[in-house]
Amino acid sequence: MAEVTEEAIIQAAKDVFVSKGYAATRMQEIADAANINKAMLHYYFRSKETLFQVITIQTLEMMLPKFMGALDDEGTVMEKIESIVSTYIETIREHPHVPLFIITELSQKRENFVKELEMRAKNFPKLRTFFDQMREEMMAGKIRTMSPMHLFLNVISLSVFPFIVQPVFCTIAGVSESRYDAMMQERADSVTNFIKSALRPD
Amino acid sequence: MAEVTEEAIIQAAKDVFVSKGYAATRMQEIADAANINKAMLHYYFRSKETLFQVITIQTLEMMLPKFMGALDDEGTVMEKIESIVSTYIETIREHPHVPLFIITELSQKRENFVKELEMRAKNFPKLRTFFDQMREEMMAGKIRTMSPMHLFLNVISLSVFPFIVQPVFCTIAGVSESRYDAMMQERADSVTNFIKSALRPD
DNA sequence: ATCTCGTTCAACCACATAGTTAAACTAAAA
DNA sequence: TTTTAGTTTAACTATGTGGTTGAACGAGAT
Repeated sequence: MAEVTEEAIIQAAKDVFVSKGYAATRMQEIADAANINKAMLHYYFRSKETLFQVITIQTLEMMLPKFMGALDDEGTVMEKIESIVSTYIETIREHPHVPLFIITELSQKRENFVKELEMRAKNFPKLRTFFDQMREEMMAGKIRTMSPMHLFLNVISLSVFPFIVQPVFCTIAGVSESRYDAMMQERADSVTNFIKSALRPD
Repeated sequence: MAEVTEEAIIQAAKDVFVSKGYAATRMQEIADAANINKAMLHYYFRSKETLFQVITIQTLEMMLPKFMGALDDEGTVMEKIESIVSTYIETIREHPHVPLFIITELSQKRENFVKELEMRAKNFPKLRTFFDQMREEMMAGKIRTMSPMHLFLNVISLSVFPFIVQPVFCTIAGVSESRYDAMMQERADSVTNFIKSALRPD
């Protein structure tokens, strides 16, 4: 029964922490979601902090390799961008709450969280290489010239932000969630084409 | 002394609520920031909820007109986009925590917050008009053809997301905050050019 | 059968936090 | 000067929440 219980706790904790953030999460709510007694949480994980840390690590271990791995692919700048866009959008569609979770906890500067993220991101060496490759292709006239940093930020913004802003967008623009979901299915293609078009040399 | 105190409370509450969110905010912290006794908060504003509501309303009243007003401007699609991009980026640079605040509180579905936002966004009629204008210019071959909804989402994503993701980006990519700020100064131009280029007909 | 040890639970504790109160203070009106 | 109404405070209460405890349970070993 032990591993089953532990797994139930972790799953429940992940759901609650990731969708509500550390501060708004109540241990009782996790216990309820896992169908166990609140004392069990403290038996398996000593405190809210340690449980949060476990969820933090698991979440980062699950997402970061996908996010950072997309840069490793061989190919032209545009091929790499295509790979980034589709990887990010696919991954986030499977775990739609994670980006906002990461951003929020990092903005709050939660000590543990910052540490765990820094440890796993050790200055992101592939990014430099990618920027160099961009500059090469720009010099060679294969793609339009622009700041590599802005270009990278554009790729990420176009891929990630729509998932974060969904509730705001649906509320303000009066779009139903299912309609929005449908849009997100076309999103990867739409973004790729948009960037391709933006990078055409004139 | 009364109005001064009230104003000090509101200012302090805005700082704390907007940067930490409802759940992570302590009344004591607001009191400290306003240099007053905690009981004063309850004298001027009956409860945490009502104080939060006041801050919510003031924040929305300050931001929404700018955000929605940018769509009213006369001109071509590309001129309107330029106006949206520069307005959004300027406004957010002045209040960098507000977008994440709005997104977080709305994702938490805080009853009051959702209500106040819905009330002020009553289906955003200018958006339809803007979409129609896009379709016209696309048919006329003035700009590349694409989904108006995706295009609008692109404009917003490129303008807003960089401010939200700053802490993550600086941590992962090892960029200093001042370097990032410098980037944000060029951001409006960079985004406008990027979109212009993407919308060139082929 | 009973002993043992990991697991589970209800009841409990300690403390943080939202909210209250009654008294003291202040300044302006009578 | 006294009164009055608004303002401010320290001390208090009530409740929520993270965390603890000791007893009970159950399955596998002796």
